[in-house]
Amino acid sequence: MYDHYSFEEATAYQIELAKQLKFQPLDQIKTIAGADISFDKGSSTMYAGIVLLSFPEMVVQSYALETYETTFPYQPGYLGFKEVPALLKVWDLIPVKPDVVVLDGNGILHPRRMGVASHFGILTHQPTIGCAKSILYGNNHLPEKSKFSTTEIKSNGEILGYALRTKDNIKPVYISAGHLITSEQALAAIKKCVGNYRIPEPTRLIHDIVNDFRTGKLKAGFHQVSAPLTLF
DNA sequence: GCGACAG
DNA sequence: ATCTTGTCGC
Repeated sequence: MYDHYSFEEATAYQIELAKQLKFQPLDQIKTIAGADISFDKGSSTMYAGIVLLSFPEMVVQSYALETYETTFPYQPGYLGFKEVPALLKVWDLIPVKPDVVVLDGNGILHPRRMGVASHFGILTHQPTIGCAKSILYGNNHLPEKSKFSTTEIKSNGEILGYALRTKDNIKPVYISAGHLITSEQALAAIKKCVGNYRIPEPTRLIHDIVNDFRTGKLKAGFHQVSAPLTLF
């Protein structure tokens, strides 16, 4: 879908999409989702997935898996062009959409406020949050070493996101609003998603799931989870 | 101009 | 992102 875009066109497209961003309070979260992609190095086949969890219990309720072909290369600042098309295909498989989706990457913590989470949010008209494992943009001021310490990540004085320490003495994750949620709510919601790992549950779980999908242990389609998931 | 640079 | 063993630390 974006395979023929040049980076120049992609940049112009991001600037247009960014004009549609909205940051309004999300009144109540009952279900939250994690979205991610997996693929073999050098392959054009993307293994995409979205997992739905109850909030704040963090119990897996269902997940959807689908493959997608793309030749768009990874380029810092343009991750959405590589991953969003595949995620849209999986999104269509979900019968009842979650209240908010957490993506592996940034939201507005991006040079043009159009990280993968914002990109996906605009195209689906869904509340989204970006949760990245490393910094892409903004001043990287590290928080204190203790769990739940945070620092604001700014660019030209504007707060675009936060560095959040999810475990003592472990490097932080970077949280930012994607679309239809406030930065403060995005951070608060992610804090409630933190389990016993550095990566918050939504993205941690879907990362494992799409990996099992890629290696053939799971199949494409929408899957309801009745009994507690013991696969991990 | 140089370096940095989500997944 | 993915490929990979051991190893240091809580």
